[in-house]
Amino acid sequence: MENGQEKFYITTAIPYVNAKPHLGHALEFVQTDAVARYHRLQGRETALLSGSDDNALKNVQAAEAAGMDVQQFIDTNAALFADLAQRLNVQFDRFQKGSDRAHHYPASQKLWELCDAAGDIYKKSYEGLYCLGCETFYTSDELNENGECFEHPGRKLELVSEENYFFRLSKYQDALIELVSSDTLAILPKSRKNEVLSFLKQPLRDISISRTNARAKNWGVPVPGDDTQRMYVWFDALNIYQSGVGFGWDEQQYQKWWPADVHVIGKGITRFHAVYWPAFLLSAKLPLPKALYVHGYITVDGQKMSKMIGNTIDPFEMIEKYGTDPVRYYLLREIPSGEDGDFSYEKFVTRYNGDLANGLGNLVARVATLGEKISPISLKDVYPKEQPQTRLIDEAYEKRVMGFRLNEALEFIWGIIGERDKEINDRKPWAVSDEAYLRHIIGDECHRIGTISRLIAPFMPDTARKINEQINVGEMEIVIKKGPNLFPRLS
RNA sequence: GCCGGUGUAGCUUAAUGGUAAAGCAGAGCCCUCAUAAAGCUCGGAAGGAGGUUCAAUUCCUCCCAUCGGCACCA
Repeated sequence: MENGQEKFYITTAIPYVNAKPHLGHALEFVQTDAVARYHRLQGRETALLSGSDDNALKNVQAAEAAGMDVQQFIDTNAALFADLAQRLNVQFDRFQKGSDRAHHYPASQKLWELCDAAGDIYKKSYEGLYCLGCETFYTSDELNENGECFEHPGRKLELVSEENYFFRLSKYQDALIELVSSDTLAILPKSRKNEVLSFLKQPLRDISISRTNARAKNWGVPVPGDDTQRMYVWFDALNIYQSGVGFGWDEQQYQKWWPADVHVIGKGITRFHAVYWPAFLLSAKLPLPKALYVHGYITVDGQKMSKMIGNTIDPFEMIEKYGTDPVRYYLLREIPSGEDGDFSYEKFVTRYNGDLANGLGNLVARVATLGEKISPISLKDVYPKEQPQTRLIDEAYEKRVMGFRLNEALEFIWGIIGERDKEINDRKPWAVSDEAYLRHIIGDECHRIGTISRLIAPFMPDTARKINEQINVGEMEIVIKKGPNLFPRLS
């Protein structure tokens, strides 16, 4: 990845849009966007794809419960996800819907046909315990002690069998072990990779990849050549990563973007991405994604977010109240990338006041005030011109971003902010009478703030822009004009 | 039940087979360019029991606690 000619294709997971987006979606969007922006700023042509998993049975059930037409229901919810992204300043270059009949349907049917041509799809009878309330099959360990599902206690499950198409997952076991253990398909963090490998140690069973029309309620992508069955949602949902960049409908575009460089996903869907998805692609003889970044879940005050407890956090409200960049910052800094993290208003305010107001905001304010009086500063007055640390800083930063340790990247940047505050105290520019020396000191500090601004740009793009408006490090000179506080303290 | 991880200061985390580091919170000092901001100083920590070793927070065993994974919800 040393030249600027390469492309970078990254995706969020494809949420099923049976409800409004929550804070966890915001986390995933922001993490993905930060990585995408990093690569874009490195000069790579970058595409960030998201989408909506429209074909899940839960969508159909939720639409029925809401008394709405399914398409209308999912379109309404999908719009909320797109809106959340926009408010988070997350730039989706593509938003591929699973219900897109013009692009996604043919793409998924093509994938099916390729797997079929490889001899990996066959018909078999599936038998399982079916809950009429959930309209879902359950395995016995998913049930309570009475053998009933948790959603509908007191209701007996029925033993139902139906004919489905199956995919020969078992055939790809060895290939998958090799791909994952060699990092050909890299999985970060390492704990997730180990989990996948431990799953792959056990014999893989073939998986059902279709549903009868009745069970699918005539919703979803039709199975090619069999109008009695629809694709099981995972078979087509994963394929959104391909259908969004032309697979099955624009070969040139597809060739340009596929394979994906990174899929960013939540820990709950690791297996689908680390096992099923590469197996489908191997079967279809298509290139595989290069990496999976797996993030965790957000708790609220240490508890699982749940509607029952009533502790859900509405990301829209957070953004409305505190602004986009503070929310981005909290999610990226406080939640360890790749692990679970906690949200509380108390922690939010602590982070905001400590890091943003007293840290970054205050540093910019003090330098802007000191520098405004002597602006502009010619870069010739700032010596030494070369800053040997810059390279070390960039390397340390890159290592963290590339390793999907975004929280550590920010921690690292804040270490630099702390150093600058200390250095300014030591240099005492407010007491310096030698004009040339003062220009040097302030110019130097501005230059370093320019570096900080550059480093935070993927994480807080708007803040980076605002800093550059106050302290603009140009080719020839630095222009300083104090502006409003970046982050007014919260009481 | 099986497999794996984790347990370090009040809180969140770090490094390390040889004096345990940082941020936040607390106490004190100090500066005044800045958002009653910054800086400095201080106090305070290895779940329990064994073992290997000259030396264990680090490696091993067991116990306790806790978290995660274990295929048709997505």
